[in-house]
Amino acid sequence: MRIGYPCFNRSIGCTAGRTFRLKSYTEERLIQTVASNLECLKKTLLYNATKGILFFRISSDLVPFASHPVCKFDWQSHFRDRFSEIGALIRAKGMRISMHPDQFTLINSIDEKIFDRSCKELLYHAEILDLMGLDTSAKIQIHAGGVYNNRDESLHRFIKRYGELDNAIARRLVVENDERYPVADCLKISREVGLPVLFDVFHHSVSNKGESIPQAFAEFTPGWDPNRDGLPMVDYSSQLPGGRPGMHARSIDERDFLSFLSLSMPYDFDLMLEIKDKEKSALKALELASHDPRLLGISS
DNA sequence: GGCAGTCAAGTACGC
DNA sequence: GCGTACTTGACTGCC
Repeated sequence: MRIGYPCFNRSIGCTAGRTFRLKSYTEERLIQTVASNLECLKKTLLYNATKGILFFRISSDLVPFASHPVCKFDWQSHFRDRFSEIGALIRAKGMRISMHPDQFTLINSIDEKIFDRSCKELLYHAEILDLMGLDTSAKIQIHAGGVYNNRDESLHRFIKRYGELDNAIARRLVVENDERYPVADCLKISREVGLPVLFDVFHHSVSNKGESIPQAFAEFTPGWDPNRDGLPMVDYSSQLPGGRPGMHARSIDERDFLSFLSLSMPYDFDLMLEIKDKEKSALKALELASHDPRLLGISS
């Protein structure tokens, strides 16, 4: 088990996902921003390595507007060496990487144009991981998409569209359960086309078909091929106390976390903490899990 | 320098 | 059909 946090480190004074407004797009600005983002990404990964945080989600804003028509710049070639250097660092430290395009990326959209734009966005994500020389255990997670007044049809459109994806994307894609498509629906997709399900514990607590945590683990973990996909990935958060249902906690809820560790036994997986205070909770989680045999398995 | 409105992209829902 | 909430941090214009 590796433990990690998404996108931003709050304590090192830089952000690996700085962006700017479309209106202020210039090639110079893009180059400058990407250079600074890559520098910060390296700094973040080095911080993580020294703290034993071995799982990290890279921000989709690493290269702003990469899939937008405004971007004609060959950032891939320009930053090839920097990407390769960061990839070498990730491999040397035994780290795991994920990426998560945001809500606008929908492969099951009824609108072909949205599907096309989503493909470009997904390709951009895959290119980053490819440029870093990471194997197919580095994943890109998306949701199943919209319902469009017909769940079955929309679920099948996902399946059909998955078959049309470039292999550079398909080999890295995983589907994550959410409020619209709970884990049972994602498993239907998974069994049909063979892409793994990334289990989101918090979404599952909000939307499910009655499966317990152990049942859910028993069902989604076999979809991850150890040689092709690596360990299963799991997103974890807990409810913000007093907040609207579905809002993420600001810091880790120790009791809930320990209970989750116990409920998820004996399955091994990599755990992403989607909690507002980021690395702070990741460090706390490492401490709380310090006697967990799964964590010792990696760090020893 | 600080605050508040706005931001590339979509869906769902209420009116 | 249109406006708004969803969710989020950061950019940007305005004072």
